[in-house]
Amino acid sequence: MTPHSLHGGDPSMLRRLNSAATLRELRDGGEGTLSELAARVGLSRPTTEGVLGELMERGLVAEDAPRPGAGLGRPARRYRFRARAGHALGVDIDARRVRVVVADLTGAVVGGHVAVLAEQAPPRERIAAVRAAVKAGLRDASVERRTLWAVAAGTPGVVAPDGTVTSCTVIPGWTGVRLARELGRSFPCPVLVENDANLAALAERWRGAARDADDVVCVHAALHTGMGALLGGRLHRGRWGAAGEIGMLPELGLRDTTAALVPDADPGPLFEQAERVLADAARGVPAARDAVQRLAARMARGIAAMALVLDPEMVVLGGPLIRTGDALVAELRRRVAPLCPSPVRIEASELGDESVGLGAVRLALDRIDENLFRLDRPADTDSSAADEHEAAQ
Amino acid sequence: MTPHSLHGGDPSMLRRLNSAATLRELRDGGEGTLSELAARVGLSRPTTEGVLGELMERGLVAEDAPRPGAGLGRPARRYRFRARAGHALGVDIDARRVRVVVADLTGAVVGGHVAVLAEQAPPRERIAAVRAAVKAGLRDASVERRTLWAVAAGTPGVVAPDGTVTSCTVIPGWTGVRLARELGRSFPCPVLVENDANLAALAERWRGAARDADDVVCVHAALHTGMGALLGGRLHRGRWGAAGEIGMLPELGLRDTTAALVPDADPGPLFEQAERVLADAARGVPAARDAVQRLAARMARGIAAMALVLDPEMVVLGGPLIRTGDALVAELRRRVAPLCPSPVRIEASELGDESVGLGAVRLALDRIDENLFRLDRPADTDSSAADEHEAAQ
DNA sequence: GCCACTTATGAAAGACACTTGCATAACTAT
DNA sequence: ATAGTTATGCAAGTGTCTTTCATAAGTGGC
Repeated sequence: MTPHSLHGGDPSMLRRLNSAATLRELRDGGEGTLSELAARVGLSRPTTEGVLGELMERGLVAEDAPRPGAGLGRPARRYRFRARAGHALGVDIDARRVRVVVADLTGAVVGGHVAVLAEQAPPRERIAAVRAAVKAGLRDASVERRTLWAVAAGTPGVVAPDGTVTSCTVIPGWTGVRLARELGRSFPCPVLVENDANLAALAERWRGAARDADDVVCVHAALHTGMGALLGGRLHRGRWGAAGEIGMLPELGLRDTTAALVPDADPGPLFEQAERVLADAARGVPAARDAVQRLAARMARGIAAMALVLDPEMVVLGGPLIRTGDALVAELRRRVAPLCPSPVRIEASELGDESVGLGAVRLALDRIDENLFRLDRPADTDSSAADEHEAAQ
Repeated sequence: MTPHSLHGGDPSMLRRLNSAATLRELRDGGEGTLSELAARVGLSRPTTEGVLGELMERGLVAEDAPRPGAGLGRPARRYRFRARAGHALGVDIDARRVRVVVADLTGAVVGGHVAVLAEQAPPRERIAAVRAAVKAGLRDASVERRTLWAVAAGTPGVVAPDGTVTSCTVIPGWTGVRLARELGRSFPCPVLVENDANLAALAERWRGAARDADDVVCVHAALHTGMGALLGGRLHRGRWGAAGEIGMLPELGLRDTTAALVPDADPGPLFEQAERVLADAARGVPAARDAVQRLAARMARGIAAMALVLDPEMVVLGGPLIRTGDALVAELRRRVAPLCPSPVRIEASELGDESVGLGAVRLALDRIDENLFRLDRPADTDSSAADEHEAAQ
């Protein structure tokens, strides 16, 4: 890694820079006429014209039909970002389902698929299910595989930088699976793997309860409670990808949250029992309400510890155990506040069980942006050459 | 704040870019001849020549005498970064002393001063002491005030983004002091204020035990234990500048660390008594060793909580209570490891009580770099115009 | 002390990108 | 149909970078 990436540049670097600026403006600021775009980007009209010509050749920009009658004078040609030039694919893998989300380059969801599978399914079967779900998702979205520019997958557990699941307690046999490498074979583009709580955090900041917050902690309450942190708007992974594994410290009450809700569980599937307790609590069943109270008391300390360490703008509660308006959220709010000197907003997820899949899409889009707006060499919009396997970042 | 700072650029932006790259290479990679520099930066020789001419006009680069006899052929002109073109000043304010560190633009310390003052000194007196110490430090370094390009000050307590001390328990009357504004009047350049533990973290990564680590937590053990975190190489402050105030949560054992060491304290100054206990423990006095053990047991949980939340590359222990090789460090290492699933390096500070002052210098230098290498407008090397008051970031 | 060799310098020519300015094209309104 | 308005296309001019070549200033051998 070079200590300073700013090497000298030819005149052609100027073009790359202006090209990137124009493309970004067109994507984020919406379509427009040549003169409008020139003004918005801060370039002259002839330059903008040249840049747009290049971008059209690369297939990233398309020309719309002019609109006669839109005003005085000669109608202007209109240009727009070709959102369907490429696609991002997000996968959410957990113990019981596989969810695939397909989005275009602006992040608009264009299709997807959900597949259910047995909690006890071995890794080989689970990965096969992912491949099948991807196929179904692509068909649903009418997207060809070769237009995929990046893929990201979320999984419970600790994910190493190379995309290996270092440890995972909730999916049998999942520890040690080289997920990025396994999935990489199926795609002609980079494949990223990331912890599910981290992806949920990305999603909540993108389109959920934490829109535009810079420092966000997302608590993903499920069988095992994980945490994802966005600090300064960027995902914090930690040295070993293990950031947020605060569930390990017993004092902080985030371990085995589901089990805590159902202390005297039947041998059957734990999760359904936990959901039943939450439903009972909502209906006012005293025993169930007590159980929720106990859980809130335990979790509050863990959340407070995180809030004290990070001083985030807000904490988003997500995962299967949280439902909007649930008593658990109110209870946590009440118990965490007195433990923290600075005010922390605590909100329930707005995305429900789509958060991880959406977060995966966001991560894939970030990877695409990295390539699309890089300045050191002309970005390739041709994914066929790539055969990368990598974890996030 | 603009959503995307990349606006279009003239040809002149290319020059600014290459100018910045050359300056950076000259500073970080050391002096060299014209051709060497051209090769290092990746530019042609004539371009490099032009850029160096500009940089010399701005006073940032100087020409050395050629060295005859250094090799075959015509001796090349040599260029070097003018480290003394400007200076950074760091201030470390705590309950009992004021420390001033003066450094040149490469970060080399060129002078400083330490002043002692009463713990009970009121804010007005303390700020006067800072001004006097600055004066003495500048004289010691033979640096004129107008060559200061940035100043940073560290203080215990929570510091708001505008440089106000929001809360501070260890310096009487310090809460509410608008430190950045007060100090700003004395300097013709930006004045930043930052929490002392945060600055210690910066220093340890710069020149201390955490060199080149990207994710570092620095525990500053003093009357009140604070924490500074560098995540992804950047300071993490939190929404209210309160990140790391984990001492608030009693379970985590980082509150009133000094008091814990001296449970049955005399009414006199607490700090000396704590230091005596540590010295006794080093000499093997049983009661003192027990006290250290108790303290270690308490702190270990707080440190483990931070390690679990952040998964840092390493934890650096600093502050007056830590001395290199002290039993406290070994004891903490032994107790934290079993609580953390991923291995965490725990090291004692290499900088001792200079860490905060050095960190302040680093912060000031970062502020200088921001201005020196900005691309949207030609950087001003003339500080006389500025009258900024600001907090860090 | 002179000559060949080596390396740096300085100036000129060419390429690339951006800007300004003007004549022309296309559409609306009267 | 004509005037007014806005967009377009082309040309001229400027700034920056690169390549190339003749020249300057040293070293080492004879």
